[in-house]
Amino acid sequence: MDQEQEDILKYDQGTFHPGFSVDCVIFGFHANQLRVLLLKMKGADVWALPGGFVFKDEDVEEAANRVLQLRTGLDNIFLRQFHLFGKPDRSQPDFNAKLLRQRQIPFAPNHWFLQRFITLGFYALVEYSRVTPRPDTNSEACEWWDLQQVPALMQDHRQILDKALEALRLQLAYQPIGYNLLAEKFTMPELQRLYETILGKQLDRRNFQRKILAYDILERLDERRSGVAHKAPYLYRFNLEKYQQALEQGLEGGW
Amino acid sequence: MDQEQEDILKYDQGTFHPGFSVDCVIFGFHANQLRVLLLKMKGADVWALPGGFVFKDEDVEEAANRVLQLRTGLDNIFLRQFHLFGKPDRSQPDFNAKLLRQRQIPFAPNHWFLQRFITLGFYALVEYSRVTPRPDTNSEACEWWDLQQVPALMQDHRQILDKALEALRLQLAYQPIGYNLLAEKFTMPELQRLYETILGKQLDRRNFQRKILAYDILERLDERRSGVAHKAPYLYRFNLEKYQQALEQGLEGGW
DNA sequence: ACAAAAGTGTTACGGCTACACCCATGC
DNA sequence: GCATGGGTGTAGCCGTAACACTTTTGT
Repeated sequence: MDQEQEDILKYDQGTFHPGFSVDCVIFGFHANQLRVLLLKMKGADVWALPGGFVFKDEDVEEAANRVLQLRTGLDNIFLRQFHLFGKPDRSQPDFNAKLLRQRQIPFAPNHWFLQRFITLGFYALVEYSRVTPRPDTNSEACEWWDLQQVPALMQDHRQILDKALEALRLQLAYQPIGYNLLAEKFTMPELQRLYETILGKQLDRRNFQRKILAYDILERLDERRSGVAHKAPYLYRFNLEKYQQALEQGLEGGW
Repeated sequence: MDQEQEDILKYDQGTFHPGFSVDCVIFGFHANQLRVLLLKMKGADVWALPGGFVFKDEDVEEAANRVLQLRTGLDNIFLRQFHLFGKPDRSQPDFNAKLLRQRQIPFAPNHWFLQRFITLGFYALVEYSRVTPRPDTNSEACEWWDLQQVPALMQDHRQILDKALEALRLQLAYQPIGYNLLAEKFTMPELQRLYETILGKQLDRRNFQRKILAYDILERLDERRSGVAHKAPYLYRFNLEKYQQALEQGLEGGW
């Protein structure tokens, strides 16, 4: 999709599935911190989750994928829907009208962009270093934000973000996470920091290692991370086959 | 909402949030079997999940609640959204047109009921004995079906049902279940059958009892179930306060 | 009396927790 | 050499699985 087509506000009524949007919480991991990719809205002093609309004949999941691809430059991303936000008052037609005026797009009072929207939230896990953040036509910046320092967000986007984090934590309890967030090779401490950041609590170094190794989804390489201070840690990588298997089967049951 | 208003197909364009529906998988438990409430479509030889549309200014969750209330007569039901089904080819405009003709409702080719629909799936847990199944205006029957004997379903409703069951199993792993499905007083074997049915596997009687009691959400009464063959089992009931607490906190973590 | 179901208890195993100890590296 | 972080090991605890025994009820 080229630049011309990307300017969503110029589309006609009838281009998109009406009253429906997708919003993506894109998680990355950098400097031992979980980060999210946010857009700075033009004119307004608020940030927003990358989102978009679904073409009339497009699969909803595919639309989310498209948004991801446009903002990060990446394809084939781990992406999962987690909640539909459907309160009638979550839309702010006045705010959207302001956007249209700012962009100097003529519009009628019944313009599709001013209707009520319900939105499906997705969360995505990406490898931070491979991402090239790219703003869309309604935003003047696209940047990573530390999860602890997220600025004021548009509409109910803060709620969406919180719910995404909750969903991510839940996933952690019964599925492996990491393949999508880390580089191909990583150390055990790096993986542990990732888990700790998502969970928001400290874990015992030795118990973590034992538990994660017991899942039998990791392969230790004969390499070590050199150049760092202190003892050089081993490098690991995921055994993709076993990783996929664990994703499907779930790690533990409870029952 | 009275009968007049319930005939959804007679509503105008603009009454509902466009291109969007909710479908409910209503689970009940009877005769040691998990059952689902299904509607027999008028004319066609297929069954369907109870569903409906969302009024222009209605909360999506509220709409699902309304559907539940209309089909079961119950209020205040355990209800949870689990997945949005958004493939473009899941709608069948021809089938819907047939429905309109059958109901002898005049319609234009661009009638709202013939557009593409995406649907949000909910699952509900209800107390079987309190339900009074009531068909809607598009269906000639509303009945419970044994999960093992579900007939052919409309469109992608079979998929929706399967996904609901999956979500229910997942919930079982980290939250208590039962308060919404059983009568106020119940025996340990009854609760066990419920768990076994949802999980689709047998559990050890004694270990089950210990584990569920360890959750500390049950109260044993001084009564026993009389009249049944063999030794009379104790009656239990949920401690609602602790039950709610367990719902919120989750039973176990994994991490 | 007997079969079937329910109440209660015991033992062994495995995973988790909370530690201690040694090794490597940069300052 | 010392502080810091990484690799490996171990004892105790607890939940779970797999079992045996007793009690109650209907036939």
